[in-house]
Amino acid sequence: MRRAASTAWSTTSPPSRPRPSNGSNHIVTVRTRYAPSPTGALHIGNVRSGLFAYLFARHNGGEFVLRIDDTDQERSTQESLEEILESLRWLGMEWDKGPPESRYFQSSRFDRYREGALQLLRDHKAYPCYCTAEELDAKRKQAEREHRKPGYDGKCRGLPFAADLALPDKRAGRNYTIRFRSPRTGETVVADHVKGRAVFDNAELDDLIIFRSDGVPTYNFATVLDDADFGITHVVRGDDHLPNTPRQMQIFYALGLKPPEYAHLPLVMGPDGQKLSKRHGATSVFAYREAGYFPEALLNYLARLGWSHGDQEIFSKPELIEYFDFAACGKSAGIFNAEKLLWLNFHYMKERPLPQLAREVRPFIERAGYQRIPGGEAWLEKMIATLRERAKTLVELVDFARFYLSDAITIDPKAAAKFLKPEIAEPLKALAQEIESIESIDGGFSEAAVQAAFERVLERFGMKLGQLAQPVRVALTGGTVSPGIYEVIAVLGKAPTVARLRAALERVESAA
RNA sequence: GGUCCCAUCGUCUAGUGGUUAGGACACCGGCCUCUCACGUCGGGAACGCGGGUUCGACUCCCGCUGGGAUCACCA
Repeated sequence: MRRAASTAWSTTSPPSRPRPSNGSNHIVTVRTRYAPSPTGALHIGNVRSGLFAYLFARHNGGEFVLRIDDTDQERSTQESLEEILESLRWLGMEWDKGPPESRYFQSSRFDRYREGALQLLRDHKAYPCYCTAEELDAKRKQAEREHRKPGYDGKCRGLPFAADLALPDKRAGRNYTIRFRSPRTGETVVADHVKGRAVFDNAELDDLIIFRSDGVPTYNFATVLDDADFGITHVVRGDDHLPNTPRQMQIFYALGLKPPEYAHLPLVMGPDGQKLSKRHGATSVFAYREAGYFPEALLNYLARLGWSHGDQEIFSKPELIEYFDFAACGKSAGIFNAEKLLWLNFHYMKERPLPQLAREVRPFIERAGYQRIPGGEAWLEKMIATLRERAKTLVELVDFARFYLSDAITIDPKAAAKFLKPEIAEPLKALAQEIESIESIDGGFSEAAVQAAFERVLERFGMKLGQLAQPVRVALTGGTVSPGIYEVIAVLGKAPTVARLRAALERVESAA
């Protein structure tokens, strides 16, 4: 049994001990991590794996660490890092350990990776490889042509090397890579929390590069050292990493360390059944935030994609934490369903306390180009109340609010042709008068008062509500679709209502 | 192609040997109604195929088929 001697831990920088979170010194038995690389936006397929890691940690009262995998200096950017951090904060996936603390950036841990590589070299569990990238590439292509497996052929594996071999560093003229000497025989078993048992034949594992010729460690190596040093107990990630797992486990063994437990989650696919990516359209967390989605909806949707708790569809974050369990995770990939996310968003739209919704909608109003909001906080809430059941996103809500937010409404010609006909002139005129005579407080009045005004006009002209409501709707909103007409008028207020009614009247009369 | 993973309505899923196979999104229809929505009621819609095991398989086993992931000096 390849068990790590417990003393092996002492040769590494010891994992930070769990902070006494509430004064008690309970031992953290679960510590998960999410390790995005700052090479682009935070992708929703990717963040879902992070969410599951987060939920598992929280469910077990453990810790969630955020690590930034930025060994790829060329592709990593500050903007991406900030977007990732902001996205996680927005989603409410707060981390216990991580940025801004520098040790959670791989780029700050190069000394540690060097030390690890040197250890492996010393133990002859790694060796220098002098093959060039071009040479390797050619061999790979050749192998593919001949239908052989494209892995490294082990050319440099048997070469002797100095016990105190220096690590590669192109600038210092040491142009070679360090390869891990992977065992040739036996098998590596991944006892996965969601996939179950996956067995890999070690003969399939080739010797992977752990240090590049420029002296930068590669992902598979850095991640092992990090997971070990930070005391990660459960590696929760997408199942695209499953093929890497036996390699990483072998590195743990070679280092004299015990691998963590693993949970590989199925990936999120696009509608075409392929791994979700940029070409499927909006896939970043930011894109959804900007499109007017709520973090609760995204979180709920992502959690429910590949995980379930009976027939329940709506989950608050505390519920997610309480119920989360790997056993309830599905094993097969799920297709991202934008419609269902929309439905969830709609659900949270309806549930939201009005004051909160009002606060959240303001930036969207501003972004839509409106200079000012016609009323105060109470007015805004009233307006939102009439629209929230008709909009699925904040962007949509603002879009519907057009006729509330600006007096410059444009009347749809088709609607006008159908409803603003000469015979409606008199009723419209009467209604304008009725509305004008309603007692108002600060220009506002009640729906009931509006209804009474309508009823008087209806009776006088012997009309049905529908015959009057549609023309009025066109006059006030410019179209045939809107919230209830009494509501619209109550929100709009006296002056704008009368003004629009008169404007429509003019239009009718000039057309006649 | 090698290796690994996966397989219930179009989609997300419940199901853990005996169910009229349940729910949700979407879709269709009724009701409500000043329009549109909301709401509500109802409807169509699934166990990939073939072998076993068993008194009995959606459920267990094997094979096939199909889908996916991965095979970098990316992560």
